[in-house]
Amino acid sequence: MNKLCVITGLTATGKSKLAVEIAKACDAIILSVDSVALYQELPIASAAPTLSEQDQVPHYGIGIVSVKEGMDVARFQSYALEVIEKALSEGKKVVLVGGSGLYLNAILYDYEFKASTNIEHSYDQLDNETLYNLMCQKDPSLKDHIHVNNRQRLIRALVLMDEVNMSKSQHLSSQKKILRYPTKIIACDYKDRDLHRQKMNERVDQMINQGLMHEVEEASKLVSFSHPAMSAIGVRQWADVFSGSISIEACIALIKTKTHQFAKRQRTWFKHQLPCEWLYVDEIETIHKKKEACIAWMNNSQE
RNA sequence: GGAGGGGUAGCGAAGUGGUUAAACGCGGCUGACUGUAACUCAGCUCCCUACGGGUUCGGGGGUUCAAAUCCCUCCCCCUCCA
Repeated sequence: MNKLCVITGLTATGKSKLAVEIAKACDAIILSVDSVALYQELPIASAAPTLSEQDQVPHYGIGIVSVKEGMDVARFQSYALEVIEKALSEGKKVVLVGGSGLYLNAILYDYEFKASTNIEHSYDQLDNETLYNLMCQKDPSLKDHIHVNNRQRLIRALVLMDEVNMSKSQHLSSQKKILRYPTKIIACDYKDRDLHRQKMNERVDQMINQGLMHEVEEASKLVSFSHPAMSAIGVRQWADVFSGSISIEACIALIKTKTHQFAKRQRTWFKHQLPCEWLYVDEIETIHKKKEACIAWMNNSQE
């Protein structure tokens, strides 16, 4: 039975803990799908599972690369699929945990990333207007899809089309967008948003106490703050502290705000991008019910 | 007690007689998202029975066809001198 169970949802909703409980109950391994926890140097910033949690169940996807190396969806996708295939072939079950939306989609669905040709391009030289027109010219259907101001996506779309030598819509149409495995997806959120906000704030304070500043300082010795891996929340914000332009207090407040905003983006993603069953973790009774239902589903070899 | 400066939407901050329901930034809300994704980007944000209407710029009063903008008065805050 190639069934997968996914525990996803907003940040600071207790995903890891829930995943460990479920995994233990059905002899599964855990695959973390977290675009920051995968960095060796950022366990605090990413609120990676504790060692004791990792002792209870075999974990994958955590601390698998250095910030120096960097990571991207395509690479993580192939890593993840390998882990899943191996586990399933050994008769293990797999519980995926994490809140990185795009990474999850790439694993769950048949997203296909062509080998990057790393071709040279001079798009960096062009202004947004020009990039946008160029993109529309190559693929008119992208007109309302990528906004002129979204320079990052504009360039990526253009580079992609150069690489695969076809329009982006042609490239996407080859994918069926169906789940690779039978999957139960649970998304965690709080019904009471104020309470959730409070939880997020508490967790940031906790990270500070655990030595977040030192962790980031060490990481920044390896790569600059402009490096992709350093754009994580709780990391990038320290750049201004180290350069002396903002206080530590201001930085902490900023990290909290960024965390709230991230949670909002996650909610939007899971609401529209994945077929999730929502679990409101402040409704205690339902947590148990959902957990049991999930375990039962995983352990049922029928279906 | 004396001399100045100031009170503008959730916050910061423009505006100093009409084109102002009030720039801009932040926050908040909603949304997009296929190789940076904890990224990047978009829309909305005084109230309502909302292609129209109602109330705003510390309080009250006044001048004016017309005021956040001018005058009077009261309240509060800050700086300096006593």
